[in-house]
Amino acid sequence: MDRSKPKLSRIAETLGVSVATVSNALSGKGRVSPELVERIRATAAELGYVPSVAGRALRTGRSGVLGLVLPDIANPLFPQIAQAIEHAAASAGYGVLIADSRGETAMQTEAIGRLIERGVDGMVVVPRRGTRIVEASCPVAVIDSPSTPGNTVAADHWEGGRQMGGHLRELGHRNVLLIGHSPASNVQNDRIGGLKSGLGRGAVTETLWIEKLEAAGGAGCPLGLVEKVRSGVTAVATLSDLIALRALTELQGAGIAVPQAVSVSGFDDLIWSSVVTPGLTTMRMDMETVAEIAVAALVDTIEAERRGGEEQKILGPVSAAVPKVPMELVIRHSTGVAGMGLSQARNRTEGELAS
Amino acid sequence: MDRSKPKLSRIAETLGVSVATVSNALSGKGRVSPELVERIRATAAELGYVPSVAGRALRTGRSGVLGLVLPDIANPLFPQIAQAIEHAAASAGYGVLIADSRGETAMQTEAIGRLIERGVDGMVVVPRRGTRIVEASCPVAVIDSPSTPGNTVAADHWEGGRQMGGHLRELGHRNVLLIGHSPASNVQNDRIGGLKSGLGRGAVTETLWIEKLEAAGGAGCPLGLVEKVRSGVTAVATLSDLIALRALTELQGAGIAVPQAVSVSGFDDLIWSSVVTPGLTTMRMDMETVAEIAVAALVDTIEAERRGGEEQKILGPVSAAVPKVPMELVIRHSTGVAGMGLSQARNRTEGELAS
DNA sequence: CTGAAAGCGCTTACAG
DNA sequence: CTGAAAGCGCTTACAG
Repeated sequence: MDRSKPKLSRIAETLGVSVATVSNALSGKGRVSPELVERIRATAAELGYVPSVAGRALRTGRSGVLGLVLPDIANPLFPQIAQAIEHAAASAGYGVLIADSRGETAMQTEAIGRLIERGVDGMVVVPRRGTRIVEASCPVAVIDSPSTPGNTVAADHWEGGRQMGGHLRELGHRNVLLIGHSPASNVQNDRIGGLKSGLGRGAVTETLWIEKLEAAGGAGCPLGLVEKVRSGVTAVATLSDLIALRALTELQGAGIAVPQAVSVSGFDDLIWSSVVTPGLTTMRMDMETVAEIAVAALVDTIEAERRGGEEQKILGPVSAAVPKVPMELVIRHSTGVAGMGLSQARNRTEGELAS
Repeated sequence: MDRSKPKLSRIAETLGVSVATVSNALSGKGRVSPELVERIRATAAELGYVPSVAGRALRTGRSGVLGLVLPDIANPLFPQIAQAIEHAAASAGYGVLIADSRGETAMQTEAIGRLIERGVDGMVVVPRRGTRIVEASCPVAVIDSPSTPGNTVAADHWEGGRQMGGHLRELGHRNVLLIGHSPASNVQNDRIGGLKSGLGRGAVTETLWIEKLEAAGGAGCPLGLVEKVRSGVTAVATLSDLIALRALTELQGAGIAVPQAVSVSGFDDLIWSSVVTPGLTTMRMDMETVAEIAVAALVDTIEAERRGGEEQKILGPVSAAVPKVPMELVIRHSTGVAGMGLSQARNRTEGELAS
């Protein structure tokens, strides 16, 4: 009994038909009689036939694999991105090859090169400031702030900021401290812009950039939040849950009650946001949708290339008309301004937190 | 001018030699004269030759790709694992295809199937309780607690627990609360066993399982740590940084000073452990080494299969003699028992925290 | 040291 | 509706 991996020709021999017919039957392409299709399907299943991707790839020129290029897998947002892309790609029948540049811009080019060598049909790139993607000889979808020109798909970070700002304004916050990591980030600038807009004219804001604080105070230095709160800040709106966590524990560690004395909010709904006390109010981006759009655009371009030959080669896969994917406000604690005698001040904490 | 992707035959034509010679020269296999090798190398580079993985895969039967099977990408430990595996695989000349089963055990089989269809040469599996990996028709390396029998590579979780327990004992802690997620986890049981051993006979311990607490109190329910501390617990040793974070904020939120009144420790050195106040003392596993061992074992088996033919087919890649990879204690705050009048009680907090 | 030839497993016009 | 044949790009014995 032949125990080797069954191939197309074995099915053909078993049934006494040609490999062409088997191929056509299995792919549903050629006109094969329904009965034959059925018999071929049955024996293929019986033999445990698994098509050879190598054979198919060599013949068709497509690998059926998409590359996912990440500036740094250690980035806490990565799991969401990877999961969403993997899911969208698998649904579209593609595999996902990962390439990590471990935080170094220079390695990104190299990582992209590795993917090209592996014959990916297209790739999703999560860029870092300074990334150049000219070198890609395949369709590319970029996930980033829409401020970036080109073939980009992104959540609407500005609108997310505006919603968060509006939420804080409604709760009565008029003196808000904004904390971001780096002013060089388009995403963070969008969020800041939205936050200020949402808070409105009546609010006083100050912006802290961790990058700058740490340049002076060293990595992990205190953010000096206690004094800010003492001097009147009632809400700390951070641009990422990681910063929110840092702020939360710095405040709590100094004996300042959150959310009773000051409110802390973040962005991204990272895993720990729901397990800390109090749960962090945050802004979740719809990564599923972002991933679906990116993968669909890639697949469309790949298909078009296949049909259209060399014609529309390295055009970006995402048209300029791509809608910005909305974000969703996740309220885990929401506290009105304390001690200001405002009648509309509210103070409630969500009881049920997801684990 | 021909702009299409150059292949082996184009180099051969350009130089007026045979494709066999070009192939041999580029791979360094056959005996080709040094000068010819040099010329071939040069024109290959000049033409921007990139070998076709499909052609090679079809011919050799190897895809040059390893699969990484994860129970849930959302798991906070995933970035470390993925980064380490990607790095080890890339160094060995392999690509990494990811497969996520999104937390559902049933999907793991399906995910493994997708990888097989894609022709991976081997795979690294991070199992979930209940995972069966019999279905794999390629070499498999499993990353898990060494308690699991089979072809496993893992950090020495028990020893890590013992070190952490010893650390706490030296600081004078004699009444320690242990918190894990689920008693069904081998890894967690190893860590618990090590912790108890490290704390020694003189210590009183109680173990809390979050899974059980939440079955009664609902997801995200308070852990009741305040009472534990009031009744004499001086250290909370958790089995993961995620739990440590939950404990830390629950205590701080209730006005209990950490680490002055109670010490909190974790496991895994997840990203936020260094940014919270106080920084979490934790146990880091050497994922780089775990990944290197797993990938090396896989590659060895793949190579052996190639040479030895069908002989030692689906043997596990990891011999029984694999050393357990050590863990490393990361001390970010370490506080002796407060208010117990012990002369050896220490109280210091690390100043420098990595961001 | 170099080359001619076969073949990995598939798909795709094309002919019947 | 079905089949014979070519060819995707590479590597590997084998012959010279």
